[in-house]
Amino acid sequence: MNDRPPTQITQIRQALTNQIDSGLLAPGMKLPSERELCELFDTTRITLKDALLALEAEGLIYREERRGWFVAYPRLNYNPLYRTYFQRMVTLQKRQVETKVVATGQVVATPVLCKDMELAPLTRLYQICRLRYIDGRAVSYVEHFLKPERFPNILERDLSKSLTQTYEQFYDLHFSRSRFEIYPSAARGEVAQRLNVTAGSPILMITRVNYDQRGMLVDCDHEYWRHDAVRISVDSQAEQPWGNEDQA
Amino acid sequence: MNDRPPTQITQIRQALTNQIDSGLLAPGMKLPSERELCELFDTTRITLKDALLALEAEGLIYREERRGWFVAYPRLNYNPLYRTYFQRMVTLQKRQVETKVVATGQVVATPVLCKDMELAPLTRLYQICRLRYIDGRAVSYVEHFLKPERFPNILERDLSKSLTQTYEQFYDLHFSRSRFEIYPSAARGEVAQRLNVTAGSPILMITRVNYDQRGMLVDCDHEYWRHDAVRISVDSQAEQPWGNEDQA
DNA sequence: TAGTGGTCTAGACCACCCA
DNA sequence: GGGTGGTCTAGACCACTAC
Repeated sequence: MNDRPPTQITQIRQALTNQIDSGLLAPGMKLPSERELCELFDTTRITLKDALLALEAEGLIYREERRGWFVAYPRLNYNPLYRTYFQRMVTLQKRQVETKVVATGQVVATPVLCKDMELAPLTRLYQICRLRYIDGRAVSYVEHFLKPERFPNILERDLSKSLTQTYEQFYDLHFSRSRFEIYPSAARGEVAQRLNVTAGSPILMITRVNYDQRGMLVDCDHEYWRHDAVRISVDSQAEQPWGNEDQA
Repeated sequence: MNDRPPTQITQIRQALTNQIDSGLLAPGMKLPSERELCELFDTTRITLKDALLALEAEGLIYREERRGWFVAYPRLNYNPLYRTYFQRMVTLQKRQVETKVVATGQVVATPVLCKDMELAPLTRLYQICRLRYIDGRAVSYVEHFLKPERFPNILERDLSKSLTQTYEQFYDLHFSRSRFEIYPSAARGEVAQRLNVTAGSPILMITRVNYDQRGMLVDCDHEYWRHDAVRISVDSQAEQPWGNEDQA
């Protein structure tokens, strides 16, 4: 059933997919400009763009605002239960990682935060906004929300280093439990700018709430990931960072 | 910085977002046709469509092929570690659930399946394809791949019922462990048709591998979710279906 | 059969990036 | 300053849905 002749969009998608799969177009390489591709496939920019958008949705290509289209990198495997040592996790996959602090300060918790963190209305929180780069590309924008009483003077520390490590070293804090939620959404405003994507681009949203060794809720993260940069990977039987399994 | 006047796309998006947030446009309601909206916002279909696509990416609206645009329903909360009793999980959230068997048969494992399921090349597997409906809407297309030796004659059973229950009842099988991966992708071919979405629409892909009470790998699922229909929700300390926590 | 979205044409101007 | 993608115009035909 439904054996229509392939649309132009499909044909263009196929052609580019083949080039990428064959390795002729390697990760990070820039595609020809939209206008050149139009000529190549003898079509208009609108049609061509529909094809590029479909490939973007699949995660095969990505764009940088007004710079062009590029072949996507392999996804990073990410287990959100291991907030611990994010940087080590990346390094183990032989990828380069960098963290930049974008902003820090105090905010009044939003209603959503109050609910997620079980706070009284109008509670103040520390906020730390960071940008994560993998292989030189901004792949996730992260907002951390911390209970201030648990982290005195933390905003004066070097926050470009591992937060987990800072927690352990200066606040005697080890995670005992995490819960997280994941859902697809779209980039808007600041997130879009920071990740260098067009407003409305698909992103993967991860929110996480963390508890310390006494079971106290200590902080919450909002992570905005480029949708093509990550693969969530969880094993119910994997060794947990807080060691409820034997060490190998 | 960057205080451009809002684009038409942004304005249309805002206007529709407000209508939806205020509840004037309720879940399931059909939007006016694209041509009507064009007149309403005094613009062309291309521009209007860009705005609708952005809202679709956010998960606020969805479309059905050539039927129109609709206001999205709340997301289903889904914990992939609880493959157990999917139907009960949905019912607990006061949503209607239905499962339809689309196809069954035997297939030769693809290379990807061989790797995920640790199979020798060219191994045969049972395949069960099902479609899941929530509140009457097709929200996920699921392919189950079963090791045949573990499930004799299962294809002759009623597969529209809970697979978990069938496993327990007829094959003395209880899950002891699951691992899963999640990543955003795009719908193509059969998946797009089954879920009634345009080829290239964003979807959320979940693959899961399951082990029985003896730790043996028994089956694997490929789940294709409408990206706006689901929110993944995992708690490292939650009670597991196989009971490594006290029962409440 | 009327109306819908899906696809497609052939242009245009603009903001921004880079050399 | 030349090239890029982002936005936008004003149409058209077609396949499919709902009636």
